[in-house]
Amino acid sequence: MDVPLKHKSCVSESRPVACELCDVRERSICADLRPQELSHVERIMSRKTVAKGRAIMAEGEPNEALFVVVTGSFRLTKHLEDGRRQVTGFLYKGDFAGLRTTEENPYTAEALEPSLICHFPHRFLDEAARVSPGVKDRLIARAQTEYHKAQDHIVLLGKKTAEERVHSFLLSLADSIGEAPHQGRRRTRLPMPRQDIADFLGLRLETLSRTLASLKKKGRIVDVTRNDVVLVLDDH
Amino acid sequence: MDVPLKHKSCVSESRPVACELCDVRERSICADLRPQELSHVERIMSRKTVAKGRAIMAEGEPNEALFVVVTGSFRLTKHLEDGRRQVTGFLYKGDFAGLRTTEENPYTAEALEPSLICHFPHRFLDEAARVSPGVKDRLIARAQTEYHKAQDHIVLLGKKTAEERVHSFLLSLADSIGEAPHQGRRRTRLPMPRQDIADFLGLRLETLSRTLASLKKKGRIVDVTRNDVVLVLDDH
DNA sequence: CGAGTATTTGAAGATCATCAACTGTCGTGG
DNA sequence: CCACGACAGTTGATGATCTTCAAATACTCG
Repeated sequence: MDVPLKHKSCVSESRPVACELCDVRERSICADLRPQELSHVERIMSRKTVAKGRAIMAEGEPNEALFVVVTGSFRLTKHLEDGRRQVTGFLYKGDFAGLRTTEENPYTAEALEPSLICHFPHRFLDEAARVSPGVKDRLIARAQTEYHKAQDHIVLLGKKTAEERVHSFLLSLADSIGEAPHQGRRRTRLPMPRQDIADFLGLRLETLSRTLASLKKKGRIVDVTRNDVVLVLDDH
Repeated sequence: MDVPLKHKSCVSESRPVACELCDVRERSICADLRPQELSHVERIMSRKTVAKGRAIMAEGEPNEALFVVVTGSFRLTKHLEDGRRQVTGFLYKGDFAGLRTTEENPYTAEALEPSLICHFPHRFLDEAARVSPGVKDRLIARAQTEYHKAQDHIVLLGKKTAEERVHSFLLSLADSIGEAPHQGRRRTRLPMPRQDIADFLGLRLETLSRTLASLKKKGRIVDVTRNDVVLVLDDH
């Protein structure tokens, strides 16, 4: 039902890339670069494939680069001392992580599926910013967007019921990676396992499962399988 | 329950200020400005007093300036369509809000007490950034800090129990505005009412009250009154 | 001092968590 | 090709935490 992949390891596959042709460029930090700037960026960045499960940033470790998701998806996690895990967010194509921090990454980023990223070492990024001042504004704007998404999630966790959380999550997932709406319905892939969704929504696995079943019974979900879901878009 | 938000002016009191003497400068965006840059900043910014309860930014409205808290404190709130309110954070001295956004503020910022802010119109800030490139880096760094704080709060809301939430909150409040630790204890002002704390921690007012009582009984709090609390610092 | 608001406390109930068993799915190897 | 094992997900029964509704008490300000 979906693409099986025989991926090799987390081998970096740096090869000439045409940013001009990149389909996440307008959604990313490269969006406002002019042609000659773009060619400069092409020289400093590299593309890498990331195997499912591999971490490109680990909580507590220093990070030396910013990366942009080209294809695939990632989960961001933080841990409490006793091991409890919270998924703080997901990254889909066009999203990024790894803006320069003090010393240590405050969270971990792991691939949910074989993915492709653009990799910008910070020291080169500084240089790029000198050439194209717009880059920093872009970074500020994107950092703000991430912050606002985090605030929305705070509202979800602080005020919404289990059913509202699950429904909100599915809708926003559909906005990120869903197919185009079709006859009041929308199919979306679920790149992450149930446990990750539960840990993101502050629910237990079992509660998530029951809530999905309940949403289906109520007709807000047409069907949900391990890897995808069809939502009913109520327009009111 | 609708609070009249029709207050536009917050009694601005623009007067000559000596940034040199500002006691939040090293914690704020002005930190890395050199003397001549500082004098430039002094010309573009203004200080304002803000009365208790007054909003300096309102959810859904455009914002035209960045502000830095000099004294006092603010609460940040977001609302769901049905009126449920989530407090997404608090601002204390040295914190800021109002980084340029797309069009509308995603949240509201209201003074918890009579406060003093520095006010930087965005158009002037752009100018300042041209003169002092470090300003943008500073903004990026601070935006990251806010994002990381938001992520910590997501962990709190997603994984912690009521007691852990309250205790974590009190400790971090103490770090922001508490007195110096003294004999394993630390007194902290509580500038916000119980309802704001509850709305921040994703708890009901009554649960917060009961949890505070429970923490006192367990000896982690020496005493708590309406306006302040004395914490026991356990150094396990 | 007294009205209005903030906070605390009590009792009952709902939501979500926990523990446990069961079902479905996928990949591997006989 | 089918069987098996491991893992992912679902479902059920019970219970704890937190919420809800209600009322009392404490505090603040005119």
